[in-house]
Amino acid sequence: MTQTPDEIELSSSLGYLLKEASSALRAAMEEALKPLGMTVTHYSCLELLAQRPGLSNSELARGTFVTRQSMNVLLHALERDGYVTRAAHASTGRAIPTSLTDYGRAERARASAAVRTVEARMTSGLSDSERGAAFALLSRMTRALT
Amino acid sequence: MTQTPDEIELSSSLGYLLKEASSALRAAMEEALKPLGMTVTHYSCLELLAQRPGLSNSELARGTFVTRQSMNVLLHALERDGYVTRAAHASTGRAIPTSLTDYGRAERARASAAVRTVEARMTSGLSDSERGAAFALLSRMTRALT
DNA sequence: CTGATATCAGTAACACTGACATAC
DNA sequence: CGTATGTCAGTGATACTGATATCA
Repeated sequence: MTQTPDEIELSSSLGYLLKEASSALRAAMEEALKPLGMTVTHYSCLELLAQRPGLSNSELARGTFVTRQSMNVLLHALERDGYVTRAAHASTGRAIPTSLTDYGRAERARASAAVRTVEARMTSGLSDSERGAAFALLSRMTRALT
Repeated sequence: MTQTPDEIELSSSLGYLLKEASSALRAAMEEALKPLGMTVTHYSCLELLAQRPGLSNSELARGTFVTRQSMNVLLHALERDGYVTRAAHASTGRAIPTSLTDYGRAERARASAAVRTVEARMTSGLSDSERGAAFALLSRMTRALT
């Protein structure tokens, strides 16, 4: 053993915990979304469009942490399956605004509900004030990272 | 628009925030680990082995949220590349205990350092007590999910 | 027999990099 | 010209499901 207990203790303080939380959450979300035939990126895109209608392909890519090429593939699939509509032509530049269809909005609502069950499970042991604190801290931490 | 502002507000309360945090963190970690030629799952496995030496393939799979088949592939790659060693035969049952090599321990330390820079960036705007609160809350939330 | 494990094999979904055209 | 965007094409790494064998 060249590794001292202190070094291990230090490294496992937050770095691994963050990773574990991230993986656990992603796995739980994937499981919750699977019955709806949706992936996390899929859901992520719909949620982003619900909050900010009219986003372009590149903007959606940045918002979901994938390349614009990957988002392009997803977006065409979403359009083909009736989740979203895209303007025929860009009004200015090359950016084509995208919007949810009624079907897309309904599916987003179903997916949100599924994700909320994960959230409920995750925060089941927390008081209301703790929930609020978690929300605020998580929000600040995410903002600091992007 | 069939979507009322209230519904959007509600849905974006924590469900999407959690997903965003998860994605942002994962992306940041991947970027930090890339120069080391490591993926998040890769690192995850090394970290888990550092904390709990002797875990079997199936136990590692559960701890990193992948199937044991996927972990099997990764584990053989890690063994081939000198990160870990596995006992030639199982002492009991079929479970083969896995341990980090000196090289594996050194690489894990480098990876941990890289992840700590992400953590530092993420918590740069937080006070010490807030950091502690974030750690405690995150820990409880993760535990509730697994 | 049942359950857990390891592992081989095949597949499939996914996101990536590269390249090119277009628009400001 | 430089930058941002959309899109096509190819590739690669990843994890998955299915199946088989071993062992308590």
